[in-house]
Formats: sequence, C-alpha cells, structure tokens
Amino acid sequence: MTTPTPSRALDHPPRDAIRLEGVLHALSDPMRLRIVRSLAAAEEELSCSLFDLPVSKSTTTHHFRVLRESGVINQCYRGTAKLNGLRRDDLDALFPGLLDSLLRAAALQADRLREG
Amino acid sequence: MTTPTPSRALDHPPRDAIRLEGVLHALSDPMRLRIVRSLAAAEEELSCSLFDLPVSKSTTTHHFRVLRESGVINQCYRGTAKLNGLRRDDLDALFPGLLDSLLRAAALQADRLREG
DNA sequence: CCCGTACTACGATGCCTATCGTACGAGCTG
DNA sequence: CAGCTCGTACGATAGGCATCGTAGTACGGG
Repeated sequence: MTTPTPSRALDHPPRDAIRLEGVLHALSDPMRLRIVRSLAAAEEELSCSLFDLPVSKSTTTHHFRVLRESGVINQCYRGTAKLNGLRRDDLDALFPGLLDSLLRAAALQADRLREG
Repeated sequence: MTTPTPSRALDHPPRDAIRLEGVLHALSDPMRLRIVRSLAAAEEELSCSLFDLPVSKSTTTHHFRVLRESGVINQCYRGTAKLNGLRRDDLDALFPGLLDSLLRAAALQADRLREG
C-alpha cells in the first residue's frame, strides 16, 4: 500500500464551509461540549472508546459525527480505533479567540456548578 | 402608581441560572444570532418592531422569548412596545470575553460570506 | 370610547434530533 | 480461521423546535 492506514475515508467540511451557527449548535449539547473539553485538555488525539459518556455507543457515535460534520473535530481511523482531534487551526483561523473563550467559559461553569 | 410602567412582568433567569449550553443553543439559530448582533451594535434597547426579520411576527416573538429564557437578553414593556437589551453584565461576569468573541466571529463570518 | 399598533397565545405542521437496541463490518491477535 | 474489540448502520421512538395563521390582549391616542 502507498497509504499508511487510511482504511475508510471520512467526510470533513473544508474550512470555508464551517459555519458559526453549526459550531454553536454542535457545542450546545452537554455530551458534545464534554467531548470537546476532553479533546482540548488532551494534547493528542483520542479514540472514541476513551470517552466514558453516560449514553449508549450508538449515541456516542452520533455525537462524534455531529462534531465532525460541523467542523469542530477531525477523525481518522487507526486500525479499529477512530482518533479524534480538535480542528484548532481551522477554528482559530475562522473565529479567532472563540474556541479558547468557549473552553474557558465551559471550565468556569463547570467549577461554578461543582462547587455551588 | 408607585411603579413607572411595569405592566406585565416577564420572567428572566437569574444570573446563576444561565447555562452556557443554553446560550450556545440560543445563538445557534441564524435569526437569533442576527437579533443579538443588532442589539450589540445598537447602544440602546431596541423594540421588537425595529427588527425586519424574514419570518412572521409569531416566529419573531418566539425567537425573542428563547433569547430571554436562555439569559441572553432582557426584555421589558414600555407601553405597547417591548424593549430588548443584551445582558452584557451577566454574560461577561459568567463567561468573560465570550460574548465579544462570538460577536467578532459572527462579524467575520458575515464579511467572509458577503464578499466570498 | 373606539381604533390602531404592538405583541401574545394557541393550535397545527413538518422537520430535526437525542436516545436506544440490535445486527453488522473492519481490523487485530492468537 | 476464530474470536474479540471498536465502531457503524438502521429502524424506532419520543420529544423539541422553527414556522405559520388566526384570534386575542394591552396600551396609547384621538
């Protein structure tokens, strides 16, 4: 093979097709916001199975797809695993500072709700 | 009367009840994002009737209610008019820098899409 | 007191979506 | 090959939501 291990291809929207409304919609779901926070905390790509979400596997797959199709994350197969990473470069280029503000807001709210 | 012109009361979530997910959901709709951008541009409160949205009046009412109930705007009656204003103080206190990042992102995207 | 303006309430409709379970495919590992 | 793990596809379901039209309420002005 000429290609390393691309296996099945996954459709990602090009940078120009990413829409703010779509990104906000993707992040307005608690599960997806949680996923994105974990991805931002980890400095490497994470496989879907590392996330222990309180929903079924089907639903988890659904949420990752929404995040990919809205342009928030990129996904690639690596063997049987599927690696997920934030599209930081694209998001920062389109919406400078937004991702960091969102992550900071999410962290502040998590602290606030945890401590009361 | 002791009160100026409160007329009918409108329920607003207190600052502590505002949730990031709710704010993002509210802003993920193109009509509502448009409303919020207009409110941010105007330095005063605007009545609903000043917005010329491509939807019916019923739908406009619906969008303003979603914005109010998510904590993004405050509304008060003034005669027959209903004045709308961003809850900047509350949002900035809860999520520092987020509102400005969102407005900037929306402006950049609007420019990008307009000029192509 | 009547009318016009501004907004609302309500019901209907059609679409979107979060969730699940089950059955399946793709790739490693023995 | 056999079996395991990871993730997908599909169908079902229930609830949410953006939209509309119509009918109605609240308020200010003549």
